[in-house]
Amino acid sequence: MYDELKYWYLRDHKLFWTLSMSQIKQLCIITGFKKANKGDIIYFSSSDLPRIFLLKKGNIKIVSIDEEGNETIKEILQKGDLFGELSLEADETVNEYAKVLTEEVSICSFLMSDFEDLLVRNPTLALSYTKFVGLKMKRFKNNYSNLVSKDAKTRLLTFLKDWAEKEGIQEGKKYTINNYLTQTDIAQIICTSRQTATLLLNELEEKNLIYYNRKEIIIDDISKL
Amino acid sequence: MYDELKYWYLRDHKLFWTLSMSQIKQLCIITGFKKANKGDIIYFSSSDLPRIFLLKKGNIKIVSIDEEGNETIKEILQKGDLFGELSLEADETVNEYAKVLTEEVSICSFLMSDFEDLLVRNPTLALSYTKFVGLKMKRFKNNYSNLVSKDAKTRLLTFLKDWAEKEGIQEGKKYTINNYLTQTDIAQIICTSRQTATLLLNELEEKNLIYYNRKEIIIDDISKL
DNA sequence: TTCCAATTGTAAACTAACCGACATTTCTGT
DNA sequence: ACAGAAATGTCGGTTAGTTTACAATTGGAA
Repeated sequence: MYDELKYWYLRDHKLFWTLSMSQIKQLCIITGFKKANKGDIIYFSSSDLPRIFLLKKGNIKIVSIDEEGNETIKEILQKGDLFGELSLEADETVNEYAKVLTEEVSICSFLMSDFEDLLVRNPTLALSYTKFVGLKMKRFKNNYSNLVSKDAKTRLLTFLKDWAEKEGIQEGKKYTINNYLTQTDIAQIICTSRQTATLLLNELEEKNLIYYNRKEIIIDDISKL
Repeated sequence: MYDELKYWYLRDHKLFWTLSMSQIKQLCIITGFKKANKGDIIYFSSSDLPRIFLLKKGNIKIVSIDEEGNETIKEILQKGDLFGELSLEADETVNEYAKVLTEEVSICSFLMSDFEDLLVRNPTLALSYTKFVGLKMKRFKNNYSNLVSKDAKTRLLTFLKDWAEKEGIQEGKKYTINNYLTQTDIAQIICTSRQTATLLLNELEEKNLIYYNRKEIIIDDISKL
């Protein structure tokens, strides 16, 4: 791949705006790049050398498995999101991987150690990155609170609203979401069983609050959710 | 307070080991310091100027309240822990406060903006701090997974083991924990009702796995938990 | 020492959500 | 076009945990 292309892949991420071209090139020299298709699995916690990944196109889910084989969806990522060992500490104990949800995704990556060098040389970037990690933590805290104090129905509504606002195409109060998730995925995200998720989605559809199919979800009036 | 004392308050925290004396003094100039007693509440999300706090002595719990008045215990902190707007972004939406659990606590604090300046000038510190925030995030992720896939009993056992290893006095396989939590606190930490927590604790006591009272918790053999 | 408030103990009714089981629909690859 | 797989729909039985309600105990302040 041409260096110029690599450069732009990082350059258009907010986090890297403060960097000069030469600094980005420094990171780019060792940048990896790959394309993957729906269903592909990308392991990163146990990869040879720890890396930071940047999702350039498409959507993936981050899944973790514990000792007993329980799968939890940790995050759904969109274009522009970073993933991998974001805490900058290689950790063998976490068993996480990414699974591709959309037809075509492109991902670039760089070595954690190189990224660390860059951070040490660019305090402003380091600060931005810290804020970025902090924001991610806040989202987790928020999820946690929801899980503790809200029932499955509320969690589904919250999820749908967030999803619509993040990725949906808006026309007034109407939102159209490109639905790349199965009901099993949605169930795992809101931490309930597949059956309960199906039930709740159908309930919302009966009340004409949403229109659901495998390709898209339409929310007629988001304020009524 | 004498500058020298202020200096040592920060100096003995791991995070600040890389700093020179003059750098710490720079932060110390604007350092606040306070003592508080059991039951006191320390607000920080809505404080005039955003601050980072350092718990020097004692234990506190970080509690958040949502719109409906649901209380969630986010964290229990011990000596040496940082709290406040750790993500370095003032956020009006979160409604968190700290409540003092032990008899006497001492807390020092510094302005977020000053800390930010220090981070920009000390890339190595910035990197350490990022890793620190990352570690905190990992703990939250882990809590979240436990809540999703483990039942109340398992969560209680996990909590007790963690607590013992973190703060208990060890004698072989036996651990003695100074118990500054009520059963209501423990219930909120493991996300269950007070009644369920009581039931489970008594069950553990009946099986002679733990000895529980208001002052201390003794675990005879941690490997049997 | 006494009283009050906080904490702990206990039990029964209730419920949200899980789980297993199976039918139906839709998609995908050959 | 067809077969098999994946996803969705639906239904009770089961259960972990909540909720309500009240009693008993403990600790601290006056």
